[in-house]
Amino acid sequence: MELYHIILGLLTLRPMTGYELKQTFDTSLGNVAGASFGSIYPILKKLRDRGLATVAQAAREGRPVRKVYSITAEGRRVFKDALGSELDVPPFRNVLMVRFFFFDALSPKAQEETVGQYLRHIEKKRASLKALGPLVRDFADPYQKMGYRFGLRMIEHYRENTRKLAAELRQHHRAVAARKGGAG
Amino acid sequence: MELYHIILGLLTLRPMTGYELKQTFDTSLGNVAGASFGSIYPILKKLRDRGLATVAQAAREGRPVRKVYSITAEGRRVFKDALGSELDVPPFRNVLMVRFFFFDALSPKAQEETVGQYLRHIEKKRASLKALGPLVRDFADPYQKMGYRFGLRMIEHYRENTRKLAAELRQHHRAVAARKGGAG
DNA sequence: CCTAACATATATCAAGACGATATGTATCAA
DNA sequence: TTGATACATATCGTCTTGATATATGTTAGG
Repeated sequence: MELYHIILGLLTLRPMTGYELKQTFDTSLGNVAGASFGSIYPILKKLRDRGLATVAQAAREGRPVRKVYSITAEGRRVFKDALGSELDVPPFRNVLMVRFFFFDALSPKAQEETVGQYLRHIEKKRASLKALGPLVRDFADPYQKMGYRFGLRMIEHYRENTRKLAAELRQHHRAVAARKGGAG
Repeated sequence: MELYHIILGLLTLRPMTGYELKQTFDTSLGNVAGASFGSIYPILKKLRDRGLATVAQAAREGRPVRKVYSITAEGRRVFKDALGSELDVPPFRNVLMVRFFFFDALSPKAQEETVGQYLRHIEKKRASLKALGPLVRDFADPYQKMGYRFGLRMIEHYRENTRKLAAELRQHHRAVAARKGGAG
């Protein structure tokens, strides 16, 4: 499932302009998938060329033409195929772990600051996800709710594990300092 | 910290060819960061042009020239700066959650198959990470060990949470089937 | 009343990354 | 001997991001 499939998926919900698609990516789908204008507009062009979407243009004096894209029957078929297709799971990567790989070359203080930064990011993410709760409760279907709870559980574990990591790091620094103090 | 910084970081460990860098990304760093030849070779060229690395070329009859890259003093400086720089944490995204967003359009059977696929990926990832254990024990520095344990804890939680998700999904399907059975 | 910020709306460009492909030798196992 | 794997460099097409350009409508604050 590629980005253009996700865009097709959104168009199954209702006809949309490129701008509205971007908004959808930034809000309801924001915690799950993303796309920039630089991706969206070329994809919409491609979808139209391939007959997976049609466009209704509304000319408005002075302003850019508003182009509302609708999915075609062929587009729906392509989307359904993609939805049932094999998952390609991207490699599990993490910016904090990259830093830890090289942490030996960084001062303890800077190390702890880095982990602190990461933790703050997680907390922010957690807060924004939690804030979505009422919206999910009121408008999401059962599957979206399950997905949401899954995301929430994961972020809680990220938080917990990052805290544990920070504690381990501080503990290590204390131990090193003590050894140094005792020896020197 | 961008990809070229990570490559600089690897060159602080020892001089390497593009091929060896790729191997490093595929093995020790594999669970943390990745790079393709299409990225590595152009980056090495850029590093050389900017004076962050030097190259020693060994001509060998018949075979391509072997180019061993070494980091310069300036390169080390650039890397250290990057290592202490602010983290930019990429958005938390997940292919399975994308599917769940649209799951209403997919058959229960296919839904469960998708989650099963994801779980198998996680299990595989978990196994490969665990297999790295002895290597980490023998060769990793304390920070790399902490990072490793962090990754391991995360993958365990992914596994646990995905199982929980699968159970919820099955439960939902049973409930829907029962309602249908009772009404029809 | 003005003005600054924000929302609406389309589109392109440079830079970076991936995956595939090209090219070719050496080595090792079936 | 033949096929697979390791070694080794390099480019190409495609995709994505983030920045930028271009303009108008709306709304809140001074």
